[in-house]
Amino acid sequence: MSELISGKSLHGHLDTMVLAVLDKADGHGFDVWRRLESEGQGGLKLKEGSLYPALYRLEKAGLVSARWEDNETKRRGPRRRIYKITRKGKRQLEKGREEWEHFVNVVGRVVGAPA
Amino acid sequence: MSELISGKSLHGHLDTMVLAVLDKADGHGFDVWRRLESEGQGGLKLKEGSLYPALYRLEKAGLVSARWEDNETKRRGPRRRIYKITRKGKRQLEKGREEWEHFVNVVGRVVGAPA
DNA sequence: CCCTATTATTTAGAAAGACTGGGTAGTGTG
DNA sequence: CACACTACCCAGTCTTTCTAAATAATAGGG
Repeated sequence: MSELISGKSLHGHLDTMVLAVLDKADGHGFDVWRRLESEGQGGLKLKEGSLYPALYRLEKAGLVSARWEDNETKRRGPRRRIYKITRKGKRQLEKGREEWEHFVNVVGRVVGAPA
Repeated sequence: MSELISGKSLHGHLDTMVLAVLDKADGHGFDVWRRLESEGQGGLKLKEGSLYPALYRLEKAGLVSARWEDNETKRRGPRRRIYKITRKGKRQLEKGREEWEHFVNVVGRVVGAPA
């Protein structure tokens, strides 16, 4: 009966999650969104309105690069923007993973076990 | 070399941490602050300007109750406001702990291990 | 050939939570 | 009496996410 993860509790960890997803393979925004949802095994509830700004943020910070895909293949929809993690992004991802571990340890220690 | 936990990454988990601390023993704001810092074993960096609003939030939500301490004992400083977790707060703490577990599982799965 | 469903991107505005950087107050100690 | 120490309080700001759309492009059905 756990609530879906969204909003406040996600704060600041989304960027690392996006980098982790893009580290496995390049992808466009919608793709990243679907992969986040599937890797989160349904426990993650993310809005496009949160994801795209996150991608812009990462691009602006030089952690991912982006290019427009040539729409040669026959498919529906507008041109897609393909994101790729940069070397700087990979370093940040490592740092983000360390921060995540640290965060889990410290907060977990305070929150503690149920009685 | 982990960064101290503060700001964005804390978002939404502070309330549960405060409830967890108050579940062990009642305490005034400054006390809660010191106990958070000590239980976080130096890994936590929290400002009073963040803690007190959190306490008001919890009080307003009926998760903690507060009373002014009679300043009988000889000590320095102004009157202290003693916070105590309520029954509703205890239920919320349990829920918060479940949410924390869930959060760690889901985000951890996405963030994954360093290669 | 239009209409709709699907895929994908974009954005404006609001809300929430924590931060910065102070200030106020009371009392023991030198 | 000045000062350090303890404790509390607050205004304004920043960042991140959410809400709630609009827009774009095309395949496929009728």
